[in-house]
Amino acid sequence: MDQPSPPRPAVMIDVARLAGVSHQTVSRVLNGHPSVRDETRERVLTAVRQLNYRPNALARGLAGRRSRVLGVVSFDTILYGPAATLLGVERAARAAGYGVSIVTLEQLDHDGVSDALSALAEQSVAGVVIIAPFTNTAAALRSLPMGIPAVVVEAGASGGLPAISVDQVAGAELAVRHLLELGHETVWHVRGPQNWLEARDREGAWRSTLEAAGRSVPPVIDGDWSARSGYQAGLRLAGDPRVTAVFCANDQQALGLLRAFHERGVRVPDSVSVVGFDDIPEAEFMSPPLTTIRQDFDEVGRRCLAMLLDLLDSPVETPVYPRVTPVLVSRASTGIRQSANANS
Amino acid sequence: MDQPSPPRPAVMIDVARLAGVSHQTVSRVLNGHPSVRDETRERVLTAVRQLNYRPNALARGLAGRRSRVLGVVSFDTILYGPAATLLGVERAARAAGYGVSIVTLEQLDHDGVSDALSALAEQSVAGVVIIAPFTNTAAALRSLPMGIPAVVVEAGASGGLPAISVDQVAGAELAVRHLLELGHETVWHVRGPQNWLEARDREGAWRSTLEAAGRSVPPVIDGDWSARSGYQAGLRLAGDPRVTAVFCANDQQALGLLRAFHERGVRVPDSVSVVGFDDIPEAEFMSPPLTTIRQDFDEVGRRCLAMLLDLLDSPVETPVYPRVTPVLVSRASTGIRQSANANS
DNA sequence: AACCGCGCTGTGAACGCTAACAATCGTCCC
DNA sequence: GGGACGATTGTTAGCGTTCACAGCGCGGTT
Repeated sequence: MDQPSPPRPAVMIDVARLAGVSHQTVSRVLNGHPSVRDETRERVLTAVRQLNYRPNALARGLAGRRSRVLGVVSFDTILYGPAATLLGVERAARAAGYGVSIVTLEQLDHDGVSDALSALAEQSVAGVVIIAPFTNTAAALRSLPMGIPAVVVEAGASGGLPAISVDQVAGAELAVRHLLELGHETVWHVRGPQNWLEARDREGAWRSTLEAAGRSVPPVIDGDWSARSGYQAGLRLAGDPRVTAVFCANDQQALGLLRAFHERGVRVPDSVSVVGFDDIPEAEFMSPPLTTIRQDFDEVGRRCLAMLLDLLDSPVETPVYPRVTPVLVSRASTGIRQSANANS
Repeated sequence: MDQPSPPRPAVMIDVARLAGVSHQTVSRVLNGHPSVRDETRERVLTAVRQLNYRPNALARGLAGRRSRVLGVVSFDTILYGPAATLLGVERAARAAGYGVSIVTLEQLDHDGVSDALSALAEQSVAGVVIIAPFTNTAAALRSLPMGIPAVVVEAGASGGLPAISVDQVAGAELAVRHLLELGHETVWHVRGPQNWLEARDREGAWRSTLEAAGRSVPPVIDGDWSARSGYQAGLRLAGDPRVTAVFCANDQQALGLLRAFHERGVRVPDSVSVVGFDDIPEAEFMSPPLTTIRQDFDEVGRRCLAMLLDLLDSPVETPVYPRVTPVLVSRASTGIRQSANANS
C-alpha cells in the first residue's frame, strides 16, 4: 500500500543510501573514477538502475567547472548549408556526450553575435560553435566579455580564431575550371550576399581563376542565396549571347537561373552551361540536373567538434585543422560548348 | 598597477558588496520583486552594469525550480518543414526569454524519442517541444520517466497530448479540390513516408476528398519526402494516359516528379497538373512554378510556444489551440484539363 | 506607551553535485 | 613489528542562486 515511486526524481543521495555507500562514491562511479572496488561499483550501478537515476546536469555544471553543454550560434537555419552544418555539429556533440544549446541570429551583425554569445555564456556552456559566416564575426568574438572557447565554421579569414572551413576557393576553382575545360571562353558569376564570407571567397576565386587562365572577367551579378535572386539574374543574362557559362554561388540561385532560362527559351546546357554550389539534395532533380560543388557538411560538423574539444582540453594553443575539400559533381546542366561558336 | 578586472566573472555577492546591500536584495531586483526601494534598486542596477554582471543560469535553475531553457526534439532538420518549425520555435522562445536546447533524432522510433527526452530532462529543461511527427511519439512521451510539460508539433492524432498542428486534412482537400475544379477526372497521389503523421493525414484526406466527390481512387504511389522518390514515382506515372493530375505529399517529391515528366516528355500542366505541399522557397522557381499548399511554420512555432508557456503556468489543464490553416498557392504547374479528353 | 502591521532588508538554509582533504584498512618493506 | 604507502571510502566545504523566515524601523491603533 505504500507508494514506492515518489513523484520527485531520485537524486544522488538516494542512490547512495540504497547502495549503502556515501554520495561521493556514487559520484566517483558515475564519473569513472578508477579507485572504486568492482563490487562497490556494481552495487552502485544496480541502485542507479533501480531508481532510474539520472544525474542533474545543472548541479553538475555548478559544482564542477565545466558543463556538458555546447552552444551553437547559427543564422538562417532554413538554408541548406547552415542547417546541414548545424545537424553535423549536433550529431557530433551528442556522440561526444554533450548537449547543444542553440541561438539563431535574426541579423548578421556585430551586436547579434555578441548578444548570442552572452546569452550562451549565461547558460555556462563549455564552448561555442559559430555557424555565422558573417564577415565580422571575429571582431564580435573578440569583444566577448569572457573567454569561452569558440570555433568558427566556414569563415575564410577568421582573424586568428580557430576555424573549420570548406575550401571555398578550391570549390570555385573546380567550378570555373570545369566550365573552361568544356570549351567556354569565359564564365559569368552570380554571387552571394556580400556579408557572407563564403560568397566573397567564391567570387574571389572565380575572378582569379579566370584571370589565371587569361580570360576576360565579365561583370559579376548580385544575388542573395535565394532562388528569386537567381531568377532575376537569369532574366538579365538570358538575352546576352556572350553568356555561355554561368557559375552560381549556390544551388538555389542556380535553380532560379534555370527557371529564368527555361522561361526565355535559353536551353541548358545546349546554349548555356550552369554550375551551382552545395549539392543540395534537390540538385540532382532539377531540370536539367545541376552540376555543382558538393560540400561535406557532416565532416565540417565533426571536425568542428573535434577542434572544440581539443580547445577545451588545452585552451592555450590553437589547433589547426585542414580545410574540408569540396568535390565537383558533374550532371546534365553543363556540356561541351556548342557549335554556336562556329558563327563567330 | 592593480588589476581591476579579475578573470573570474562577477557573481551576485560581488554586486551586493559593491551596492552595499545583501545578495538577496540583488536577487530581488533582478527578479523584479516589488518590495525594493527605488533608490536601492538603482544602486543595485548600477553595480550590475559596472561589473557587467550576468546571473548564472545554472545556479538559478538549481536553486529555483524552473530553468529558463526549453528543450526541442526534432528530426531531420534539413527538411524544410522541421527546419522552419524549429526556427519558429526558437525565435518565439528567445522572445519569451528562454534558451533552447535541441536534440536531433537519428531515427524516428520510440527509443529515440525516449532517449532524447531523458537527455533533455537531465538538463532540467522547463518544457519540451517535440517536432517529431512520428506516429508513435505519444506512447514514447507517456513512458517518460518524469512529467515535463510537453507540446507536440504537427501530430494529427496526438493521443491526448497538447499539440499544435497544421490542418493537413484541409490542406490536402484544398489540393485535390483545386485539381478537380480544373476539370480533372481524378487525382493521383504520391504519398510521404508512412511513419509520418502528416503523410498519413494527407493521404487520408486525398482519398476521402476523392470519395466524397464520387471519383475513383487511383492506387497510391509510395514516396519518402525525397526528390528521388518523387522522380521514381514520376517515371512510373509518365507512361500512363489516365494520369492527368498528381498531388505530391511535399514539394521535393513534386520537384522529382516534374523532373521525370520533363525527361519523358510529359508536359506540365498541359498533359498533367501537379500540386505539391509546403511551399518551400524554391517552389516558385521550379519548372514550371509549382502550385502548392503553404503552411505557416512560423505561426506554428509561435503557437507552440504560447501553448507550452500556458502549460508551464497551469500544468493541470491542457490548453486547446486551433489548428493552423494552410492555403493554396496557385502557380503554373496546374491548369485546366486539356482537350485530350475530347478523344475519349 | 505598548502594540500591530507594513515596507523594506538581511540571514540561513537549501538545490544536487564535485573537489579537496581526511580517515580507514590492509599490505609491504626493512 | 612498526611505519609508510596505496587502495578505497567518507566528510566537509563550496559552486551561485532562490526560498523561507526572520528583523528593523516607522506610522497608526488601542
